[in-house]
Amino acid sequence: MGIADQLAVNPLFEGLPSEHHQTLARIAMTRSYQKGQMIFAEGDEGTGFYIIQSGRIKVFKISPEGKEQIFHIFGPGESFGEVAVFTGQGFPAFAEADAQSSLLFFPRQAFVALIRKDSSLALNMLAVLSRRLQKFSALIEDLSLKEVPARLAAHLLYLCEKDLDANKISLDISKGQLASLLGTIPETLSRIMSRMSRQGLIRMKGSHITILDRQGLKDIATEGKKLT
Amino acid sequence: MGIADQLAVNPLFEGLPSEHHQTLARIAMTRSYQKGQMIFAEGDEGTGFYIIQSGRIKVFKISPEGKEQIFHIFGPGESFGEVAVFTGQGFPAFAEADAQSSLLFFPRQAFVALIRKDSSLALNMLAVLSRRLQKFSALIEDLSLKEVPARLAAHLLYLCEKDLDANKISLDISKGQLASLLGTIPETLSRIMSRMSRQGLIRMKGSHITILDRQGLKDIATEGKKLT
DNA sequence: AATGTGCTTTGACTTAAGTCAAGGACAGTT
DNA sequence: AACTGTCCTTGACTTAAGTCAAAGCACATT
Repeated sequence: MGIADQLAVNPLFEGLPSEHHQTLARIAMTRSYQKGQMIFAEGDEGTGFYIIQSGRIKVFKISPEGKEQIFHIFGPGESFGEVAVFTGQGFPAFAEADAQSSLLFFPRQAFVALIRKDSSLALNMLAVLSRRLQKFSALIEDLSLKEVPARLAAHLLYLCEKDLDANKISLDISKGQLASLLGTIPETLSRIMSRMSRQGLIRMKGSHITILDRQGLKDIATEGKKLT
Repeated sequence: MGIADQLAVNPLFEGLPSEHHQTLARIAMTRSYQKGQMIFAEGDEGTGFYIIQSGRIKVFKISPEGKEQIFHIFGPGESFGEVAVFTGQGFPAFAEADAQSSLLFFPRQAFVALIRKDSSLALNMLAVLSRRLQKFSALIEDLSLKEVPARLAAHLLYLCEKDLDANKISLDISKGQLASLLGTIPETLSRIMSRMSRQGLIRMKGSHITILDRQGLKDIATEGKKLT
């Protein structure tokens, strides 16, 4: 499948006339990254943004003490780094390949020129950024208003909806990374997961989790219900 | 000054041809709110967005236990509620007038139609949302990676840069609200402020704060330096 | 099968920050 | 000046979650 065809099914570009997909394919550059390789650092000049063809990208920040907060883990079809394109300032976070990844890079100037010409593209981009803003709102809400068990419960329910695989979840990231995504540390996550197991809310087998009591998790996620 | 002239100096609309300012002025509706009056609730359908003419608007979320996290306090010239316009979903948070306020309301359909026609408007909107995303990133970073003294120190330095009034800050919001903005509670904020006073970092007199040791605050805000 | 390396779990302890409850301070009103 | 309500501060206590350290597992490699 050519690049233009990939772009045609991307939320950012869907609904655009296909000659625009051609144009976009022409300005895009393919870049490959090894697992662990850095794509950009916080503060780097935002010369363009990326779409993931394959692999997985982690966007995060680091505290002076070295603790990391993962903002998002992006997979194929998703884009990142757009913010810097429109603010004209540097990237606001770090991005690193979490697995061998292949990315499409869209240089800033060329992309802005295209957006100027095609307002549908602009509206798609507005939708993507707005949705991200919503996600961030949810994360802020969770971090400041909820405790770790609630965040974990919400995340598990989210995963299981996404995979819609009945009640079985298989984590595709390490538990350490999940901890960072939830704004906590591995030890705390581990303890809370075993509490949940003990209470019969979930069953855990390595990276395989089964949800046993969906309502119980919901109560912890949304009501102020406590985990004993 | 007419509405069109106000719009011309707004970051969202600057650089647009003045006939567009006229059009925008025509689709905008003026709405007034009393202090404490709700503008929209989380989940309400996003039928449009707002620009503040005068007054102050608080955007926030509430936990099941009633604790509130303020996301942002917006003042004259700033806009809010845009996200729902582009996601098509409901508003992701609550908005309430923090003082008697006069707002301009832009209905969704009319505004999207306009954006479709004028790509400069789209780019301005992208810039506004991108900057908000950056702010949110910073807030997430603070909430998960820093403790309250660091957040407070950073906020004080930010206020004093904004007002650029040497080292004097006068809080225009209550300390309770500041606490919520920093993701904590009034008691904790109060204790930390008095610790900062005792250490000679700031002087406090009601809602008047003087920064005595800028470097000391910076160390607490960015380095992992502790407040004894 | 044995070794090693990198997760994950568990335990004992510390600490930041929240809760609850009681006073103070202050501004506006009568 | 006394009153009232609101906001702010302080103290004693509780608790969630982080730190440090030691096993335990699991998987890949030799």
